[in-house]
Amino acid sequence: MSETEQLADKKKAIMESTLELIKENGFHGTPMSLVAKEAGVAAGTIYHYFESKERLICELYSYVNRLRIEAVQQGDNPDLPYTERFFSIWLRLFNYYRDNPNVLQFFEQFVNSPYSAKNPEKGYDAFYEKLFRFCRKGIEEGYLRPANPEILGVLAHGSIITTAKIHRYGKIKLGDEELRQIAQIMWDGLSVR
Amino acid sequence: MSETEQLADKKKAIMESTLELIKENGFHGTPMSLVAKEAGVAAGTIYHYFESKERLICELYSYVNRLRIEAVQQGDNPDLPYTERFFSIWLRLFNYYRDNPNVLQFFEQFVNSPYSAKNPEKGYDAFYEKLFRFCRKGIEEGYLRPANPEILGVLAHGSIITTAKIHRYGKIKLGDEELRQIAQIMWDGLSVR
DNA sequence: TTGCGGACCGAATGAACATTCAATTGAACG
DNA sequence: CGTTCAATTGAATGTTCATTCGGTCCGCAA
Repeated sequence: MSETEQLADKKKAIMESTLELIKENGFHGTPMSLVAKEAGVAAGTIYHYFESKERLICELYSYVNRLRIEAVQQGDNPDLPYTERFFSIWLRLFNYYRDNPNVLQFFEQFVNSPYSAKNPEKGYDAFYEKLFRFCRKGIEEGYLRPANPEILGVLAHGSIITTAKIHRYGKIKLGDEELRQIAQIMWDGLSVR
Repeated sequence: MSETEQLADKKKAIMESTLELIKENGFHGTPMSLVAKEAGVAAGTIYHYFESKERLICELYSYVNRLRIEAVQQGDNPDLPYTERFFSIWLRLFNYYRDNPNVLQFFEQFVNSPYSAKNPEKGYDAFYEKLFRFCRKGIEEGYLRPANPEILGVLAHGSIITTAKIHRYGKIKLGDEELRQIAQIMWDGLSVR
């Protein structure tokens, strides 16, 4: 293990710990001292990698967003029929949120926090760009309703988030049957008749 | 103005100020001292009405939730055809979130916070009960897909929240046309073909 | 008039926390 | 070895805040 890899490891450990702790305690309730302890570093070390708590959280957002994009692209085949691709992507994203509840929780907290407003990201981030492109393609090829592709994209993604939250809440059973049903509902709504 | 009404006024003022400040600054970033100043009372007065900040926020949740229910029921006519009722309720709820962005923001922050987990509400709250009942009725009468009404309800509500967030974000134009379109998408997905 | 009690005030308290920094380590290189 | 410098440490600092509490005010009943 090289020097630089070890450094990367520490930075990564800090971010992973933050992610984990925020899931459990929220933005408040996760002091830097706790992050440090969980990551196995000293409090001061965090400030070697991140200017401030705010920067840490914003960088964490970019980091996790990259992971999310990978999760979607992983196994996506642009040559598949559009309909199949829709269901496949829908399910893959859902699975990602289900299997990474701390990511889901972090995103939801972040976008509704003041950090988000301050985040100096330009325009839409890469995730939504890809999502919108996929919807635009669907419209052009006559699969999806002729509508603003950004609206269709956000709606579809919203249904995934909602479903993941249903799962997390745990009161409603979500088997393969139900998941397929939900994806079908969205497809039936978004596609041309 | 009677004595007791004045008292109620102060309590209400505290809750309204909290709602407003949380929209702007989040749960963190809204010290009790600021709440007090905005509400025009002394810091200590808050503790006359609320045991702690946590209780204040949880009571605020119940309070706002009641307002939300009223907003939906206001103008709902159970004798209307089901389809019309669906669109009417969808739009009314959307309008409520659009016109009360602080409520939207508060809900979103609350449900993703540790406060929510600690909140000693029994089962589902009244809002979701009513929502589910409406969906169950739709299924029984053959308008909605035969599926878990709770799933349908949460999905429909999710689409409203998503749409309200689109509006708040402000990057995508949402005219009457688009709103009707979105509600139609959800109706087409949720209803039997 | 007096006394009671609840509403209200706001300065004071103490704890929690983000951030700093002087000191230590250890790897790389001459 | 000696020097350098980045990485790392963790105790100390200063601030911010939730909460407390001794006291004031005022309506009301005795």
